[in-house]
Amino acid sequence: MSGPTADNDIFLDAFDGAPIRELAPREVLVAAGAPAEQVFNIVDGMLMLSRTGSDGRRQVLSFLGRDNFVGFTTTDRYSFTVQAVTPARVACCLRTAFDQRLERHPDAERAFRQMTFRVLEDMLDMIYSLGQRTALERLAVFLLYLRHARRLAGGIADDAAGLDDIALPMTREDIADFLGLQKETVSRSFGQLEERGLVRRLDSHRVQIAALESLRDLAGVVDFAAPRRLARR
Amino acid sequence: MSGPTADNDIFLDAFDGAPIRELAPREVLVAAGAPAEQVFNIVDGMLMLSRTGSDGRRQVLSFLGRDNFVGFTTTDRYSFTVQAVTPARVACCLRTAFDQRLERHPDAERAFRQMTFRVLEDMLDMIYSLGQRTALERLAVFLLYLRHARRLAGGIADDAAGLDDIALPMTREDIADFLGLQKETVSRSFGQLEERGLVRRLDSHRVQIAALESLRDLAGVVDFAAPRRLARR
DNA sequence: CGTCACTTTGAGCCCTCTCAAGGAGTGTGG
DNA sequence: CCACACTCCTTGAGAGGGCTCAAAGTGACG
Repeated sequence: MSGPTADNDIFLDAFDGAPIRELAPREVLVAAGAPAEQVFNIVDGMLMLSRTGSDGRRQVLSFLGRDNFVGFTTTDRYSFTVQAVTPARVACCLRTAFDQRLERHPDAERAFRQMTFRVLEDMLDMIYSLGQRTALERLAVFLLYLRHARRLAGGIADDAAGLDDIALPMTREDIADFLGLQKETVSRSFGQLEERGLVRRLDSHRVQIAALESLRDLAGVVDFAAPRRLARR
Repeated sequence: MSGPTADNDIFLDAFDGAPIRELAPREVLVAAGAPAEQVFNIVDGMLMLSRTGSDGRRQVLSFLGRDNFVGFTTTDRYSFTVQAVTPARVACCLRTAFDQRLERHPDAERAFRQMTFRVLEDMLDMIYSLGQRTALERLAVFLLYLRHARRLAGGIADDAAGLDDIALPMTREDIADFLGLQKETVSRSFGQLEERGLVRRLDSHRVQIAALESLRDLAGVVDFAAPRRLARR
């Protein structure tokens, strides 16, 4: 659970020479409830972090790509499940080894804290989405989020060709559980986005953004407007 | 945005002798978009952290009590609003001073990272709530969350007398915006909880938990069950 | 005692969910 | 190479939880 950034380099060498594990789609990397002994760095592919309730309801907490970290907890057991979405490779590192590394390198410690904070801020965005946005808006945000993620991963410019072709390696149900919707609603919302001319469905796992600005309008930028009610008296 | 813990002590002295600011209910401590120059420690009272979208929709991100920290960002401007719920007092510290403190004290740095991580984990719980739970369940979780917060703040035992009397200093709309509901739905859900005998409404800002275990059942403990679909082949 | 803000309750509607059927793509075996 | 099975996606119809609009109730304060 973490985000990729420029100063990742400080940790990346913690995974130098670390054993690489290969994962097939849907394969579980860490199971909720298992002892949290390792931390991981995604070398390639896409992983998915989720939490499942006792009645089977599942919330996908994030989709993670290259150079993201997973497996950190404050407790001694994982409280979430991590599994592969696409074929993936992850570097595995003992948690104790990683912790020691942070202790020895104050720079790394600080950079790691900063990274944790950025992830926290992403989670706040997600909370806003789940609490306030409609199905259509959530899907729009999701597409922009995938576009943004690819842009970051590739270090590409905002207007680079092909950037508006979005790959959706996960299933509709994965998307639904991420957005707090049902898979049918996700399907229908894709339909609506297409009807409105915002996207084109190339096939069920690829969409093309047809009207980026309109999609951004729909997603709605969270701005820094004043609170609705100011202090009185 | 942070949580109170035993090892807060490491930071608390960062606020020793710091100027104290008094806040009236609804008064704004930090406005979204303002330069992020200070960080705060809540000495007394309850604060509320929220984010408002361009169309006025507001998401309350958390309610914060004594010994919680607020005001941290990775950016140079606050991306959220913080305002008082009850009359409150906060200690104010320059962000640069706090950062320097962390740099000089590796122990503090580490403890702070741990704290950030715990907050992150709380946010993951919230994401599960907003994405998967019904209105009634969210309200049940909310009451248990308030009970838990008071228990932590007071260092009280789980069966201490009076612990089941929950104060609700915030408005119904604040609760609604926290839970991703409308204020009317919050009211009706309180009604349903009372009908079912789970709580008693003492007055509009106080409820008593009448059946703690049933309320916990309703809230539903997130367990570490296996994911719905395991890897095949 | 009137005003004002907040809460509660009611009625009707809409967005999303549920249940169900049909379609599309993929892999397997005949 | 085709038929079949299987999974996933789409679409439809109907139901329901939560939302919107509206009005009455409650408590605080001047």
